[in-house]
Amino acid sequence: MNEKFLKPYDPSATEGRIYAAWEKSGLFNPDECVKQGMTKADAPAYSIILPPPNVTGILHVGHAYEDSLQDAVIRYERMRGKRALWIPGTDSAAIATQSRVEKDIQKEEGKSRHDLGREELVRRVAAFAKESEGTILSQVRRMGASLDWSRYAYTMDAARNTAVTAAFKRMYDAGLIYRGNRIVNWDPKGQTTISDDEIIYKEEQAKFYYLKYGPFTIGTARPETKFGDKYVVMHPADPRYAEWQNGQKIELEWINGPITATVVKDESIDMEFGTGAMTITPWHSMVDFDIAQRHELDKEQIIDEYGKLLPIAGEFAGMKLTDAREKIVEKLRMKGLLVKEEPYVHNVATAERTGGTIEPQIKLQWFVDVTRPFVIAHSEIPGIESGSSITLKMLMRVAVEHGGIQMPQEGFKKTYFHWIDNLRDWCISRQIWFGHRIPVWYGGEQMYVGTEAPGGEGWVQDPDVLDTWFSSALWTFSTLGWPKETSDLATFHPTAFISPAYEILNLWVSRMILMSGFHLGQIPFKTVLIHGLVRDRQGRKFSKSLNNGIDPLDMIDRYGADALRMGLLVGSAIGNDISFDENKVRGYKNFANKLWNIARFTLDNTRDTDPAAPFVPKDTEILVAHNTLTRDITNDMEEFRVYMAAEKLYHYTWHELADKILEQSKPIFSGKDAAVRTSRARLLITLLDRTLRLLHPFMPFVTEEIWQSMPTKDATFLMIAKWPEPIKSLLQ
RNA sequence: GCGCGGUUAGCUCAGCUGGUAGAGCGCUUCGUUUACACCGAAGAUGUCGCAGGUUCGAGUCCUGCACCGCGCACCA
Repeated sequence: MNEKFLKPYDPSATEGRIYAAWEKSGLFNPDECVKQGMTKADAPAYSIILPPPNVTGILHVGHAYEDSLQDAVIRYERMRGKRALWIPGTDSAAIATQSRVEKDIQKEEGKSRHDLGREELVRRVAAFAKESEGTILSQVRRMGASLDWSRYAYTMDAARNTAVTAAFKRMYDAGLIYRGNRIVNWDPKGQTTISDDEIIYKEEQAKFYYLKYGPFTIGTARPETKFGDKYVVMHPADPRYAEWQNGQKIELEWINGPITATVVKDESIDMEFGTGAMTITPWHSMVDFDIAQRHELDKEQIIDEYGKLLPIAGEFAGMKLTDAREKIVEKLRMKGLLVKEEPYVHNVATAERTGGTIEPQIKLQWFVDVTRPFVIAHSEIPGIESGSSITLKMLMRVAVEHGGIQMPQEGFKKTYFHWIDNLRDWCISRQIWFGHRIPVWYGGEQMYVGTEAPGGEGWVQDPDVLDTWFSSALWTFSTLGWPKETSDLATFHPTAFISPAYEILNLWVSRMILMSGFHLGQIPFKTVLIHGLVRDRQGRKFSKSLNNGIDPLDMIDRYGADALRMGLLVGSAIGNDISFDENKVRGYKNFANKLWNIARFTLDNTRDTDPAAPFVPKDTEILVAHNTLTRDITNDMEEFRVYMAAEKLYHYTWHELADKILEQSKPIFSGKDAAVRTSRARLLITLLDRTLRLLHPFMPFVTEEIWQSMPTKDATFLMIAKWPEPIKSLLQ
């Protein structure tokens, strides 16, 4: 027996060495498995993508959970003999990365991005990204993730840029990307547009003001935006305002003097709220913008891009909004226009990344049109015929509705549909510099959309870059070589499943469905398994402010990656929040050592085992029970009940194999009956062999390390050994 | 306001298609015997949120309610 078994299992002395050996073997790559004869060339393909972590980020416990789950499944499928591919990658996370670097430069050099200029800033951001790329990748490796590194992709690399520009051009040509003046979420702090999903609403105590507006009393929470309000809107069925006609003009005294206002009747007004009458500020409010569009009203800008008042505000021009409010209210009071004020709680929209307060603005932006019909030339999506006319919105709905994409959790399916149904056009342009630049060039009155700059003089490229989710949305196929028609693409798309946190369902998952549907006529993945947030044992989110952060690497250092993986998987039913408890991880470290000692005992007592020794009835019974376990585990894995499989294996290994079978073996081995002894020796080695295989997807390191000492070893690595089939001769 | 999820042992959670309640940690007592003290044996602890209903039988299905969490909408 190898002397290493005389000491307790030491993950830190083992894991790095094992991972390096796996990586060196090239067997994470299914093509290599085929080449080495471990996998049949015509075996079914099974692929998943690693949700690309932020290139400048570090591994957090949510990643650790997803990595554990996906690695367990891909290792299982690989052992089942499939051509199993797990594609690694990282995300440039444009806004987050650029603002991080900008902040550093500001702090260290006192310079803004404008001092550096576009080219220099982009160079520095890219350099920073490249530099920190290795950190996250080494952390993913430490989890034991069996990713095919030869297919590594980065959302900003050349191949992905080709995919992004091709996607943009195709959608533009199909009329699904357009440029227009629309109201967008403007972040004055970040100086960019953001999407609805990047907004965080914060509750705020404020005041609600009732103002005299000619013959009306209007309610507002934002008197500082009211300078240009020249339309007063009410519900057409409101009896209080029955005497007023749509389009009627009235003269009234307003903040900075007399104005002419127009009465507008619109059904979107809530008669119950405030006085049932309001004035509108179309340039700075989504709802008001919609009303203005419907009635073709004038729109006027009040607030500039830095959150300051424009000259229309008269004496208040140039003031910041936050400073202006009280002063304006004071003036209204002086003029007798303030009827009353009351306390009020409302939600303020803030930018997720910068924390800046969102001020909606009308801007010339690029959009993906989700409601415009197009003809889908080729479709493999259930419920969508090739050649039929459809909108992107319908496509996203049908792909899930007709079961093309399985979302086993009904609750999330409803949330998804609800979101789809309320979807607006997707604003894809961002006013930052780091990202995929919009592939559009302007030359005087002309506009050119293409994958490369047009020939000739005088063309200027659009300064904006694309929303980072635009490139992420292509991920399932851009990583496989699209737009080229590669064999990878034909073999490995659609992918098998994705397991995102529910917060990313709309942001990413739905957009992958959109892009894959439009560009390939395929679904991006067959199943969506949504998981919850990882919480601490008090049920709190992990966050910096609570200082309850768990560093997965710290857990690995102390307990080993196998223990961390088990701690995250066991008890985490799909879809529920995941509770993280360090005690659990410690328990599974002990389990790894238990397995280690099972191996020690078994190897020590089975040195001269006759591999053909007949089994006595008692041992046959034990093998039958193990068959049942194997079937259970296999079924659980097929149904994505990874947490069940892991727990059952734990229970069997410790409380059956170790506590009962090994204990009962002690008197047998010291007994006189040779037939019983040889049967038992063969039994133990058989059980250990099969149990190691079953446990490998969950605890790859310790099982692999033991495997290397197994007399039954029939593959260079347990990683590519065969998943056990029930022993047929034992089945009744 | 609409919707989703949760409520099971002291703590954190499992319990798939309904059949006499489970795991880990913690707790109590005992134990160094061919592996493991990162261990073993034995044990205690639950009207499965509340109230009804369906059923021979419900933690599991249905209805209502309560509390907790989350999402969406409103936010003039």
